[in-house]
Amino acid sequence: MEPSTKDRILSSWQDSLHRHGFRVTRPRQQVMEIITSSTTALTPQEIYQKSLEEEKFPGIASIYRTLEMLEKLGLIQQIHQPGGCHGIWPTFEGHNHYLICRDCGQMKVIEGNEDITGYISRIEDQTGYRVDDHWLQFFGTCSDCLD
Amino acid sequence: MEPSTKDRILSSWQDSLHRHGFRVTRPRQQVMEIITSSTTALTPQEIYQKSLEEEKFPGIASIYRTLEMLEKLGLIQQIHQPGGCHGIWPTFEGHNHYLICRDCGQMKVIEGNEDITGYISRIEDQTGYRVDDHWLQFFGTCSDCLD
DNA sequence: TCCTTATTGATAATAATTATCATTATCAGT
DNA sequence: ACTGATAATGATAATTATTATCAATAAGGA
Repeated sequence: MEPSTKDRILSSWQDSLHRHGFRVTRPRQQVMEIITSSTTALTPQEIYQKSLEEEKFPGIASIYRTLEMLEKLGLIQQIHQPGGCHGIWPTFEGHNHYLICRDCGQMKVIEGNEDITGYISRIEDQTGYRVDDHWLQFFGTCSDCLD
Repeated sequence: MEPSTKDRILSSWQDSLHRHGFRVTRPRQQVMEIITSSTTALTPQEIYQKSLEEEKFPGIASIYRTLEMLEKLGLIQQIHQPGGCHGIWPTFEGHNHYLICRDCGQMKVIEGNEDITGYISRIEDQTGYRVDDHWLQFFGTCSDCLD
């Protein structure tokens, strides 16, 4: 049976932990499982709440420690959302743009290969800034919530 | 003498408070003054710290209350920043994009009249989402920090 | 299986935000 | 300008979120 996208991510994350000398512990696995299973960006507290549904769950401190580690490894990032603050979301290759449903929070990642270099050049000329990165997020309603 | 941009903003903010039945008090004036004078997006705590430099300063609770009011009136918004969370920034007419210096935090507002509607249409077709808003922020180095 | 030590859980400490309530000050109506 | 109704404040308690501490535990190489 083909490994699912989620399984491939989880497996690559475990490899990354090993490569960097981090142990793959039960609490860490639980946090990674929750993050990669979610269709919405979750806050640390939301991740903790979800973990409570399991038989054995991590302490809140381990949630924060795991998130800190995953972020340092570049495996997750904070996505900023309207009317609140950031939720955790996996990092993918290349530059990405994000699409968020206002109703259900469902997130979609879009490969950010759209050409806005012309726009960036004009901004640099106008302002004297040197631009090296950008965030582009779209908000709207997903097909499920449109019904 | 011509009123400065800042004075015009402050005056329109005071009008807005009056129109909505809010009183223009000293603590509120101090908070509005600090926000409109800043070249960087400030957190509530940073605004409080700046207010402490004045002879008479607001209690921390009034800072939060004022920010809540200004946000409800649509006069300010939260700008999300890399490696931290949001800072407060005035809202301007129309759709805007933001340019933030990583070094000094200096912000520039760009009229977001650049045409990305084609991009949005393609995203809607690909994903089935209906997109009604977007955030676009650029990060880089301002001309002062480039020297 | 054993041993080293990274990691955990429990909890204390810190920081940020919100709620409470008696006192103060804005401003509409004289 | 004065006055009164009450919105707003300041002080602080309560709540919530995050970080630090440290003895006990468990991952994973030998």
